Amino acid sequence: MTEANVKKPATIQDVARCANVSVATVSRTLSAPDSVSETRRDAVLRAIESTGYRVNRAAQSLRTQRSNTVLVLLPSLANPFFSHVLKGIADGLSASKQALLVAETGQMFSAGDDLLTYLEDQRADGAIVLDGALPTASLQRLKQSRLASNVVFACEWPARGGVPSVRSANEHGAVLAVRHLHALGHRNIVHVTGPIGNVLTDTRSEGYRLACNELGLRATFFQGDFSLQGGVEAAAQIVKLEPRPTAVFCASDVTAFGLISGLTRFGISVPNDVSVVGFDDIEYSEHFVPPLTTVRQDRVTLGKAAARLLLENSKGQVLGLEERVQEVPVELVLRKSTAPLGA
Amino acid sequence: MTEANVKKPATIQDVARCANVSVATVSRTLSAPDSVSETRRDAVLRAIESTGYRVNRAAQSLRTQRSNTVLVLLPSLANPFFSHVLKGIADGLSASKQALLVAETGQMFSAGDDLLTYLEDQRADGAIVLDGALPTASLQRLKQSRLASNVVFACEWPARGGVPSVRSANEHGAVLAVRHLHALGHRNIVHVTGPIGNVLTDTRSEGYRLACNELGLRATFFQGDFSLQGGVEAAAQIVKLEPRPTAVFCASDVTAFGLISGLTRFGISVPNDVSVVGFDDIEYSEHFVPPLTTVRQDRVTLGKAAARLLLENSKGQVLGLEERVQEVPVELVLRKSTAPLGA
DNA sequence: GGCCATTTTGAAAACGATTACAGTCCAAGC
DNA sequence: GCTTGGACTGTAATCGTTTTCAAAATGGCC
Repeated sequence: MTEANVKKPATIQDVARCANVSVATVSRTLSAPDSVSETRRDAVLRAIESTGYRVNRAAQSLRTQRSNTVLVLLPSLANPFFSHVLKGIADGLSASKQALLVAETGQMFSAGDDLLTYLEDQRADGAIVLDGALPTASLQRLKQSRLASNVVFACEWPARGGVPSVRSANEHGAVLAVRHLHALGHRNIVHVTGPIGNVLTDTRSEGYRLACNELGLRATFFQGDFSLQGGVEAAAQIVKLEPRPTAVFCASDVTAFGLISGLTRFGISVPNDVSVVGFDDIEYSEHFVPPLTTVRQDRVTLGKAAARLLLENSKGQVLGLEERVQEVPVELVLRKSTAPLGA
Repeated sequence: MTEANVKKPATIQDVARCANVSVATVSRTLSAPDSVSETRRDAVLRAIESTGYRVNRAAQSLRTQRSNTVLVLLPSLANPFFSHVLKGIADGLSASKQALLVAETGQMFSAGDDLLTYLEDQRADGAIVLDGALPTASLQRLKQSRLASNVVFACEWPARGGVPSVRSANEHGAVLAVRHLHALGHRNIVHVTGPIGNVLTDTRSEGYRLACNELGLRATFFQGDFSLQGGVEAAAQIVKLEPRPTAVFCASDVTAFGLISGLTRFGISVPNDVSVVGFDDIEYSEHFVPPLTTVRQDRVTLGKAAARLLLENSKGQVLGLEERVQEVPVELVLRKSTAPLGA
């Protein structure tokens, strides 16, 4: 309030002096209070209070070789989908006092950094990666690094696999979607996929294919790219089909929006003429017109699970190269974009 | 690839040894290459390459007393509004090689931490706060801390002021909204506010009041809270008014959605019977039915500006207590929720 | 070749914590 | 009274950098 403000921050030395003990005692008071006699402990705590001491994290990290920080690497901070996962990660981490460092993959690479940079320079001791599309070189380096076990993928994952990851039950979600449409009486169900080579595209397509087999339906694919435009274009293709499909399963909600908007422009009504199911359940889906029936990914839970997996990995040291993959359940949310055939 | 993976990371000592120079030379090669002869520089660079050396950030921070890290404190990571600001901050920071540490205000306080904790323990050397509603005690401590100049508020700011901040031109935005409605012929324009005691509520209300004065209109307020529900309730009040207002300016887009939905339920059509203007321009507004006319805040730019202000503040040291406030322009986005009176 | 000014260099002292190790103290046991 | 053991303490080394300061190398010039 008077002088202390301009003076430099108190160090553990200052506290020791003030409490008439050694620095070791101060340190122990903080990290293992029970190993210190009550008398001194009180003195130390008082001294800490009066000096306004805060442990210097840089010094602490240097000495202990741990930063108590987790890096989250995501494709885009502006994408609400990832924000929710981030939120889950923050929740999952909060109990263990880990700080959260975030970086966008794009910026990181254009800065000449690498996934491992943050781990190698000890800024973080673990990382959660929400981007399956890392450069192969980067991935190679990761896999053969001793730090590999401190990295967990979430949502997406590298196509070649071999790394711990947490993901939604994409395949099962697709199955749920198709079964739902089938139960409504639909027999001509097509699928608008995501972009080629994407793991989410592949798993969801696979689920669609499986469900079609199971139900004795023909599987028909239209390539999309998770974008609105992709849906619009798919609509243009689909209206030309003869006979026209009565239901469409889209690999993302956004694509479903595009599709519906496209169909509407052709005078086709959803769900009266065609039923549509999406994937993700973003905020927007509930309020779309019509409200979208979709497969919900619980992004917060997914983030939490990723955080937990990371923490476990770094505790149970010798978990080894073994691939640890966790699936988070998805749920079909019924709204107004699907209806019984011919209703 | 073989052994190096299991060995502990290379230190500057290792590099020095490998290049047959002193550690000082290695350090200089990295921080001031020109001060080192070409011969040694090459040797050092080769050594760095071959050892896979990465500077240890903890040691560096300890020595230099800088962490090159900025803390962003926000009310909720899950809120897309803030994600966009965060994105802007990341952009604004990327050029200066600062890492980004994020924390939610709620979690932080429940962990017993404080805004200043991260700065005092040197985890970050600056902070951007997206939450105007910090506990007063916290704010007090901030203001009289020598670290005060390393903190910048963005979007919101403490009601008592006295701190650097970057914000949208809230007042002006409200004026734009009212003028637009007036230009369409509306003379009975009411305002659904945000929650009491919020700085955004106050500035937007003030803008509304000013514009009404300027145009010779009567100012009428309904209290909302930025939420959907608030809009719905306001609708119930407004339909009872006699004569019924022909236009409503809402302090947030979400409130506008609630209001429109409420009005519709009473058989009142937007924009045919009543024109509505929102504030924020969130993603959703463009796709609402009807697409919402609203005051757009450019969140990414706002974030960038905050980052820039913070960086400037920490450079131009003796900027002092002077309050630095920056306004980011807003823009009226015309869509379909407003129409000429009686059209 | 000798001298001086200018680069370049290296040795060593921080930075602020944690922790191995070796004491000190005191009560209990003989 | 002397040992022994256990509970606390303190000393000092260490983590990996940066940076000061002084020494060494270089080069220009006579």
